[in-house]
Amino acid sequence: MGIKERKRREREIRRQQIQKAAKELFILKGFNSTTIEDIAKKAELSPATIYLYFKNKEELYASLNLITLQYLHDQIEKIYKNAQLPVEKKMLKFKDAMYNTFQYDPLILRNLLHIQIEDTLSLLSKEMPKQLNNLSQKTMRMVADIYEEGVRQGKFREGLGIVHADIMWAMVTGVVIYEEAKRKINPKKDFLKPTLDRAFDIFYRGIMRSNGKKGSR
Amino acid sequence: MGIKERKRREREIRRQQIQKAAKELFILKGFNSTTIEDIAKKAELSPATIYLYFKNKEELYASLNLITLQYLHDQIEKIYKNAQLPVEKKMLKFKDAMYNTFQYDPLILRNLLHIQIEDTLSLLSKEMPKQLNNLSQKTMRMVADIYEEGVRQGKFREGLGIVHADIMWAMVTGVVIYEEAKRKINPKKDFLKPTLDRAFDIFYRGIMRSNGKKGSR
Amino acid sequence: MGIKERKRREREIRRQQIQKAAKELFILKGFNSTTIEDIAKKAELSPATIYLYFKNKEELYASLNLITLQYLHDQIEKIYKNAQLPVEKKMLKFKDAMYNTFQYDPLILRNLLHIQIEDTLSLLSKEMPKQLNNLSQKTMRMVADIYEEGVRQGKFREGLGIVHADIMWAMVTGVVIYEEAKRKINPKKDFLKPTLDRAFDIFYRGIMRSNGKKGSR
Amino acid sequence: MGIKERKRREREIRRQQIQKAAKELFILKGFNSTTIEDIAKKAELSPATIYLYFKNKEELYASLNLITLQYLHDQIEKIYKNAQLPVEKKMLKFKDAMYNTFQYDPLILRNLLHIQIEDTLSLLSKEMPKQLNNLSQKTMRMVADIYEEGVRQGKFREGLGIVHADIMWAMVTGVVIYEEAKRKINPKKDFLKPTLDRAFDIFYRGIMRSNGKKGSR
DNA sequence: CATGAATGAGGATTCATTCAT
DNA sequence: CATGAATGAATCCTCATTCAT
Repeated sequence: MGIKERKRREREIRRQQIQKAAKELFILKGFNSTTIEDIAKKAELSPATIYLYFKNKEELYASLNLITLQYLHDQIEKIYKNAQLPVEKKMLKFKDAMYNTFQYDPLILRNLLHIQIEDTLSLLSKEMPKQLNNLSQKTMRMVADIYEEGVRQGKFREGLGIVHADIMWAMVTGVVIYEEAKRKINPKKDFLKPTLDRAFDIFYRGIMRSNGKKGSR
Repeated sequence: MGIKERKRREREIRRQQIQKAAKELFILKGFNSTTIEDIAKKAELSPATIYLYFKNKEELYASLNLITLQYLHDQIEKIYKNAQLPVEKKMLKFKDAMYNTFQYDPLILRNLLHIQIEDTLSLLSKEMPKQLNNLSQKTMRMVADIYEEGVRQGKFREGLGIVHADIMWAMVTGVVIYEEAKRKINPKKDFLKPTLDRAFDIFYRGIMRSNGKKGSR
Repeated sequence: MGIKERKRREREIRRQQIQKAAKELFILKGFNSTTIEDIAKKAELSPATIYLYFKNKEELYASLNLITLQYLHDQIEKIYKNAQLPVEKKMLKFKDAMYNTFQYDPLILRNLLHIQIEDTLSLLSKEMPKQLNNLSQKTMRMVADIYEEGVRQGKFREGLGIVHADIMWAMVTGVVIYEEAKRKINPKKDFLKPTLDRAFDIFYRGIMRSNGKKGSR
Repeated sequence: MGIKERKRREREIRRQQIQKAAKELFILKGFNSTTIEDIAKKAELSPATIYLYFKNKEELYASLNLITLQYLHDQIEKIYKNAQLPVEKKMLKFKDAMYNTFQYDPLILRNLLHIQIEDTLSLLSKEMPKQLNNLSQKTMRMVADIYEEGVRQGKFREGLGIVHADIMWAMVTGVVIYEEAKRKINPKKDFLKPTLDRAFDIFYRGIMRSNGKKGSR
C-alpha cells in the first residue's frame, strides 16, 4: 500500500509541476502561442511526457481552470456558510474572494468566459467541461442565493439573484481584464485594486435598497 | 476623373468585402483558427488577393477594430456634443452607444482589450496601433469629461472621471463577454439587453449623489 | 515611314529603360531576389508592361548578357583587327578590354559562366542561348587566334590557343569574382585593378617563351 | 554511457545523411531551386525532420561549406607544415589540394565567393559566418606565408603574399567554374585537369624569379 | 515511467504571369 | 500601348502528437 501511495503522490506532484509551467506560459503568451515544447522545457521534461499526464494541450489548458475555479469556489463557500455574517457583509467579502482569485490566476477569465471557446473546447474529453460547468454553476448559485436572501430581508433591491451574480461577476471580470490590458501597455503602475474597490463600491450602492447611510469597506 | 474615381470606389468596396468576410470568421472561430484561405473563400477571392488589400493577417484583423472603434467614437461624440442634454442623461445614452457597438461587432472586446495582445501586435505596421490607441483614448476621454462635469454640477459622487469611464466600460464589457459566453453554451436565449440594462441601472444609482428618487430610464 | 520609324525607336528606348533598371537590380540583389515588380517600379512602368517587351523574366535577364557580350566582343575585335599591333601587345590589351567589360557589367560573370544555369535557362526562347553562345565563341576564338599567332611567331610557348584563351578568361574571371566578393564584405577598398594587373603580369610572363626582358604594361 | 554515445553517433550520421542529399541537390539545381522537400525526399525523411538538424535552409546550405573548407584547410596545413618540402614544391602541391577540394565539392565556389551573398547570408545564425570566415582566412594566410617565404629565399618575385594567394585562388577558381560551365553545356568531356595543370604551370612560371630552367611537375 | 526522434497536416506569404479595360 | 487587378502554384516553416526504445 505504502509504495502504491507514494507512487500516486509522485505522480500528482509531477502533474502539478506541469500545470505550474503551463499556467505561467499561457498567462504570458496565450494559448496558441504557447507550444507543448515550451511547457516541457519549463517543466524540465520532454514533450512526450506531458502526454502521459494530459490527453492533449487543450485538456491541460482546461485543467488549469478547474484548479482556479475550485479555489474561488472554496472561498465563496466559506463566506456563504458563515452564519454570523449579514448578507451585505457577505456581498462585500465576495469582492475579496474574487480579487484573490484573479491574483492567483489572471488566466481564469479568458478561460471561464470561453473567450477562446472555439480554439479550446473541441478536443476536450467529455468529463472536463462537465466538471468546469458544474463547479462554476455551484459557485454562482451561492452568490445568487445571498442576493436573494438580501432581497427577502429587504436590504437589496428586487431582482433575480442569478442576474445580480452575473452582473457582479461580469463587472469584476471587466475591470480585471481592462486593467490587465492597460498594464500590458504600461506596466509601471497597477490600478487594479483601487479601481476594483471603486467599482464594487458603485455596485454595492447600486443594489442597496436605501443606500443613504453605508458606504462600502 | 470619372474612371479614376470609379476605380477607387471599386477598390474600397473590395476592401470592405474582405473585411466583412474576415469579421464574420474571426467572430466565429477566433483569430488563430481563421485562415486566410477561409477568408478568401468567403469573400470569393483568392488568398493572394487578400494581400493586395492588407499587408498581412494581423493588419486585416486590426483594421476591423478601427472601423468599430470609429463607430463607437462617433456615437459617443454625438452625445458628448449635445448641449441640450444634462449629464445624467448623457451617461444613460452612453449605454446605448455601447450596446449598439457590441451588436455591430462582438469582436471589439477581444481586440481592444488586447486579450490576445501578444499574438496580434507583432506584425502590425507602425501606424495601426497608434491610430487605434488614439481613437480609443479620445473616446474614453469624452466619457470621463462628462463624469467630471457631473461631479462639478453636484450630480455625481466625487471621483476621477477617467476611473469612472474605465469602470463603465469595464462593466459593460464584462457583461457583454459573459453573456456572449453563456449564449455560446446555450444559444437559445439572449439575455444581453436586460442584463445590461440592469447593470447600467446599478451603475447609475451607484454614481449618483442622491439616488433616492430617480431610477434609470 | 517616318512615323513607323519613330515608333520603333521609342520602343527600343523603352526596352533599354527596362534593361537598365533590371541590370541594376540584378547586380544588387541577384536574379531570384529581384522581382518583376521591383524592376517595373524602378523603370516607372507597370509589371504587365515588362511583358510587352520581354517574354519572361529569364529572357530579360539573358538579354542583358547579350549587350555586355557584344560590348566585349567589339573591343576584342578592334584589338584583333589592329594590324599594327604585335601579338604580345594585343594580349596585354585584352586585359583592358576585359577590365572595361567588368566595369560595365559586373553581372556578366554570373551569367556567362552559367553559374545559375539551372535557374536561368529553362524558360528561354530558342534563339537567345544560340545568340549568346555564338557571340561568346566568336570572341574567344579571336583571343585563341592571337595566341596561336604568337606561338607561330615563336613568342608564346607551345599550346592550344583555345586553352590559353580559356585560362586567360578564367583567371580574369576568378580575380574579378573574388575581389567582388571581398568588396562585398568590406566595401571600403577596391583592389580589383592592382590585383588584376599583377595577375595579368603573371599570366603574361607565364606564357612568354623567354620572359627575361619584358615586364607587363 | 554506451547508449548515450550510440545515440550521439546515430544523430551525427543522420545529419550527414541530410547534408549529403542537400549537397547533391544544391550542386544539381542551385540553392533557390532546391526545395526542402526535395532534400527530405532524397534523404528519405520528412521535411520537418530536416529542421531538427538545421535551423533553416540557409544554415544547412552554409554547413556544407564548413565541411569543404575544413577539407581544404587540412590539406593546405599538411603541406604548409611539411618542413622537408621547399617552397616551390609546396606551391605546386597547393594545386593538388585545390583540385581535390573542387572534386570533393564543386559547390564550394558559389558559396565561398558569396556569389549569391545576398540570398544566402540573411538568416544564418551568428556563429556560422564567423566560422566560415575564420577558416577561410587561416587557409589563405598559409598560402600567403609560403609565398613570402619564397620571396625571402629569392625564389619568387617580389610582392605581397596575400595578393598572390588571392591570385592563385582566383585563377584556380576561375578555371574550375569555367570548365564546369562548359561541361554543363557539353558533358561529354572534362578538360578540368589538363586546363588546370596548364594554368598552374603558367602561374608557376609567372611567379618564379628565374624561370628559364624548371617547368612545373 | 521517460524520452529522443520523427512526422503529417497545415498555414502564411510570395511572385511570375495573365487579362479585361 | 499601358496597366490595375487578380491568381495559381509554390515553398518555408511550425507544432501537436506518436512511437520505439
